[in-house]
Amino acid sequence: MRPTMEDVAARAGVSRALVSLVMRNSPKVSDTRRAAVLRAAEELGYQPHLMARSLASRTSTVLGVMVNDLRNAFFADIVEELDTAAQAAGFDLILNTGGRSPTREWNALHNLLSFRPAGIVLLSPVVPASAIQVAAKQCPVVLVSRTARASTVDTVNDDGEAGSALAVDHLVGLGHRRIAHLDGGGAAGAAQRRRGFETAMRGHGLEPIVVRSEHTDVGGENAVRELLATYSRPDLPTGLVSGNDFNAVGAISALEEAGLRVPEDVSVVGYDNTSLAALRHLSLTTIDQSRKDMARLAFEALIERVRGERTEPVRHLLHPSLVVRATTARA
Amino acid sequence: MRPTMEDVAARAGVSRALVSLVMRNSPKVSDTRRAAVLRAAEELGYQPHLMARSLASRTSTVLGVMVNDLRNAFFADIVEELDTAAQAAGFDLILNTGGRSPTREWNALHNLLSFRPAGIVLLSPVVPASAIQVAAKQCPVVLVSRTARASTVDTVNDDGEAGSALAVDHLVGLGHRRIAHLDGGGAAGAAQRRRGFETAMRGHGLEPIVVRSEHTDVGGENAVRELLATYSRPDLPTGLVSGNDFNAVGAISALEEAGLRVPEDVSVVGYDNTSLAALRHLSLTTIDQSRKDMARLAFEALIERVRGERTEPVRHLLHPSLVVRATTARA
DNA sequence: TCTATTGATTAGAGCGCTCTAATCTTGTAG
DNA sequence: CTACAAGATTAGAGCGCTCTAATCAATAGA
Repeated sequence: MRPTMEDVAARAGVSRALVSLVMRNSPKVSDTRRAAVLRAAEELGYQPHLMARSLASRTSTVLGVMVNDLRNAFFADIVEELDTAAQAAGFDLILNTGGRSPTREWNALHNLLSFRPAGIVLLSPVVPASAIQVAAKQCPVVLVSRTARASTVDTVNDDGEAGSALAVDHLVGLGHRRIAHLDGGGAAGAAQRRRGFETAMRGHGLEPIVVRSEHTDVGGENAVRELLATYSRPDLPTGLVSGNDFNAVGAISALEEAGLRVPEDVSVVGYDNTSLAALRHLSLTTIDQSRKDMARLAFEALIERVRGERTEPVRHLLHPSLVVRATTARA
Repeated sequence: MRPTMEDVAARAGVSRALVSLVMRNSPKVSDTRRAAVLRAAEELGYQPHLMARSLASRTSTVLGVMVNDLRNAFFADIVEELDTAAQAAGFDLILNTGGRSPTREWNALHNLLSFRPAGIVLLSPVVPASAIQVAAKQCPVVLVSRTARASTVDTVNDDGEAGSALAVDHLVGLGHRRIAHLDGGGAAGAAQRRRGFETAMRGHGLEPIVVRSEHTDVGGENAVRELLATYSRPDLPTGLVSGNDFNAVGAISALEEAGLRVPEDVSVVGYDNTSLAALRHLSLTTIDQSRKDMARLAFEALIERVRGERTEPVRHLLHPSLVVRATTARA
């Protein structure tokens, strides 16, 4: 059996309560006793039982994180960042994945809640708003990459409209006039990116071209094929704003397959600045929504609620930035 | 305050113990009472407190997972798989990252242990063997992508030697004779991959060429530059076996930059079959070490120990497979 | 010398649950 | 009817810790 506080107390010749104080490094313990307790603990290999502590103190150092899809590097980055912040603040992360399915996600969320965490971060959840409400009744909840009206939850989102505008401005600045958007369909945030694209184009007095696509490389390929079939060469858009990086990579493939060079013939802009985009082989110009900032803001918002420092909701809308690499050039 | 078992018991007009039985769906409860309890629980929105349960039952449904680097899609895949398996078996995952630093990882491990998990999975840990020993003393431990001598821990590894041999055989079968290996340096498993390469080459009566590199795309680029500087064109290796996919992508970049076409002039094989390799744009021929199987075996091994069904160590060595795509062709 | 006063220590209840052993119901056989 | 087994229910202790309130020791002030 693992040693308990009782064992340490006995060995150090003090009471259990004193050991408890030492373990929480309370200042009201004499140096002599503290040393004795620490030595006894060391000798026994004692380690406090987090769950017992949590139960007794009626506080939790556990933060639940629900990840829509861990395989998506975007979320992996956020989780890493969240973990660093949590570690530093003395919290522990419990992770769960919803596997993109509302049912599975709801289960996962339920599971998370049964730990009575101090708070929960939901990364791009797909459960209905009502489920989020239920969770919010139990502990502070922060939503990342998903909006909410409820005043009990905070949100951290990327300004997708601004991001698309950034891409359009960049291309227009390079002299492009015929620019198409490869839309993300029903994916999270896709609607805003499309809207931003359209608005920005009209702002430049240009006609927005939108091709329905998906946030995958195959989606990008298909969308480009569709473009190639629709437009004759001279009318073909010279600039492409993809819904995300994967889509952009697929688009580039299809373009090259058709004998068009990137960026000489067609410029392509991605979205998300995944590690993929940074790969020298691709060197994709893309829009960066600072995951680091998103994670940090989400964590801060959560901790504020956990500490009870704030009750009004907070709505972070991060301004994305343009990362120029090698897939865009003058028209 | 969240409702407790006591509240449910009161509302249903039964004892706390009966509620406990219902919650653990014990068969020894009459249908009438069960229904009454469930209804009361429903009405109160009661949810069992996992930590209290764990404390009282002296059992844990928590499995700790220590991830070397979440950003690495390889681990993300394994975690997803592990999560699915755990969910199905009624366990919950607690996650922690070591951020590739032994110190941070040791902290993370410590943290994991303070939850008194039922078991722990370490994904490619970098802490010293002694640290793993310490952990193994507290609960069952399974190592993935790391070997161990200790009889208290199980291991699941990819047979790196066999994987490299697969790559070599493939290239030799395509008529290549001058083949170089871009070595992963000190990365996990790199030594075995190198060894496998050398053995396989000698087995074919060929002289192994090994270039020291890294498991990154920049590493691959540099290694190819080194090759280009060392060999005159006609003597240049026509086949490359990279330490991993990232490295292969970098190598391809450098080759194309130097005016060499892949696979017409040089064939390249990666390792790991990451989602990157599957990208149509790259279509990298690579070695697949089934993450699904690795995760499954790791989980099974862990659960067996948790259930006390086995005490002798188990050493899984998975046989990788070759995935032929578009970066390899006849010499 | 005696009482405050401060600081260090501890007893003991209790967090929400499980588990064993005891108690209470039934149904059935004698 | 009584006795008893089998099934259903519950009392109560305890998991490892925290926390409040009480106790104890030591110093200072009068």
